[in-house]
Amino acid sequence: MEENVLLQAKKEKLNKIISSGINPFPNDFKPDSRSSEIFALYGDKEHTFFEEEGNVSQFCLAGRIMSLRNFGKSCFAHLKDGDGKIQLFFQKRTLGEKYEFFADLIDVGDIIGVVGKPFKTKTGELTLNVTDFKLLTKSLRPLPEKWHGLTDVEARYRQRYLDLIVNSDVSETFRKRIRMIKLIRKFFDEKGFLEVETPMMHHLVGGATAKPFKTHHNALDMDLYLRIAPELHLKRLVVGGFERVYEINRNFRNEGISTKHNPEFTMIEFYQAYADYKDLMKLTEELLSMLALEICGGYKISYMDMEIDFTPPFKVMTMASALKEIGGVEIENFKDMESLKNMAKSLDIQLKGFEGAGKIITEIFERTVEDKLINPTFITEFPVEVSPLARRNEKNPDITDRFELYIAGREIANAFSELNDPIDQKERFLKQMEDKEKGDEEAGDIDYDYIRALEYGLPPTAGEGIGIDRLAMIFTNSPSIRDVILFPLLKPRNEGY
RNA sequence: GGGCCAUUAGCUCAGUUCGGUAGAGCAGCUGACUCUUAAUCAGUUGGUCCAAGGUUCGAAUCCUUGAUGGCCCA
Repeated sequence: MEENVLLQAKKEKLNKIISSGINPFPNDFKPDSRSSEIFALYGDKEHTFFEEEGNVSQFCLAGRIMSLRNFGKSCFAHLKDGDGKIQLFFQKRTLGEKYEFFADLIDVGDIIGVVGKPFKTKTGELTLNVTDFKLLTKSLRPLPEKWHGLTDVEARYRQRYLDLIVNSDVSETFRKRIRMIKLIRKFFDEKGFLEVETPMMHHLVGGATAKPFKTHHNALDMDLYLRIAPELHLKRLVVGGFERVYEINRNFRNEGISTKHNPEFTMIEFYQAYADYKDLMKLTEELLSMLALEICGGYKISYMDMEIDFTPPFKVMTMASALKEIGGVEIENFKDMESLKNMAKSLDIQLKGFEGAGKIITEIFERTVEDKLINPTFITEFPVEVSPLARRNEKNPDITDRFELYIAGREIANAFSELNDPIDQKERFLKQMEDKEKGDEEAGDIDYDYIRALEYGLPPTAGEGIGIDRLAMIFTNSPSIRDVILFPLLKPRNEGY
């Protein structure tokens, strides 16, 4: 980028600072407090409190100057530090010669350390009366406009650091996301789950239906895939005796980008031995209602123009009843391929030819029901064909003991009682291979080692995956997944940044 | 993949209808000012109008292609 006047002006100041013998980038200032602590101690105190000798102590803060209001011989500023903002008051009377240095060479955007005692201004704002200060980092670029901030979404995503500096709601959103993940960890830790890490690079595609990213290991001269799900490794751990495990980490899917899809996204997957999918419904209700309470302050929350109620228990519907009652789709015989294909056609669903009844039914469900499920709703009885790793229902072998949880018209979680019959599992893998040969790019590979693990014996187990980003969107009222991912994927600009 | 929209100063935006010297606010710079908080007042600097090509005496503006982003659909 070309040097502009604004950068030049700041560099001139930088040079003046250096030539006066001051290091513009020192690292020997240690703040002893944060603005939020000063507010906690003095926020509710009256003016008179500050006038009494000995009532207030001296504090040492560091942060970025966000605004300056200069009156010649005194100056107000706002300092933004780790979790808040506080006004600073600089006076020539107090600072003497150093005041000139401040007025001449310190700008909005600079990072400084300050020492001073709090007081309240005429307007009642808690303010630090600065008795000494030190420049800690000279900023060379101007911050975005103080009133409108940075609103250009592209710039906000590309320069998230700037977005975080100037848009306090953005910072708040990510703090909520971080807290949410912490609460999820605590929830599972307290239930005796072990947090584990499994490979991100797989030599087989499995654990979900999605197109993978391909990469290559040079020394082994071997193609690898970024994982689309950790499922098969986590269940291997259950075979190994880790009866309760979870992993919170990234999955990678080589598909389109939208307000609901980022190529890399964060999931929690967890597995519990001696539990079935119904146990996981209870656990999911407990988890999500707790999160609503902790993050949003209540079970009923607003998301965009929707009201969502997380009060347990959540609604439960079978896929067939949801199709009938919500989608208004009457399917008489779920095995009648002809009428299913006609139904799909009338809904403008494009079939590629390899789909069986189960896939078509699921497509019809996604088209007619999904976006109408606003309050948390468990949909059960998914077809076997779209559930290659789920346990068959004992009464109806065409469906599985599985649910997906929908909130705000989106799939948030997917869970099932695990298929632990190695013979059935092998047959399902073989069916996947057939689909792959017929052109299903999302079909997985046969994982013979996983079948071998099942042959040693996977205890009866239930497992679930929950999309962390989508959950964060709902709990932070964010319209796009990019608003809850710090650095969403963007194409690079020609300039390289 | 398709449709619509956007891209102008560091930032937020006018200007495009109907082609005729590139505009404002904030930020910056110079000066004034010791309780302001979008501080105020006076003056002032700053432009690859996303890129390339075309039409034209003349293009930020019209046309074509491309880039990036947004929204919607698939």
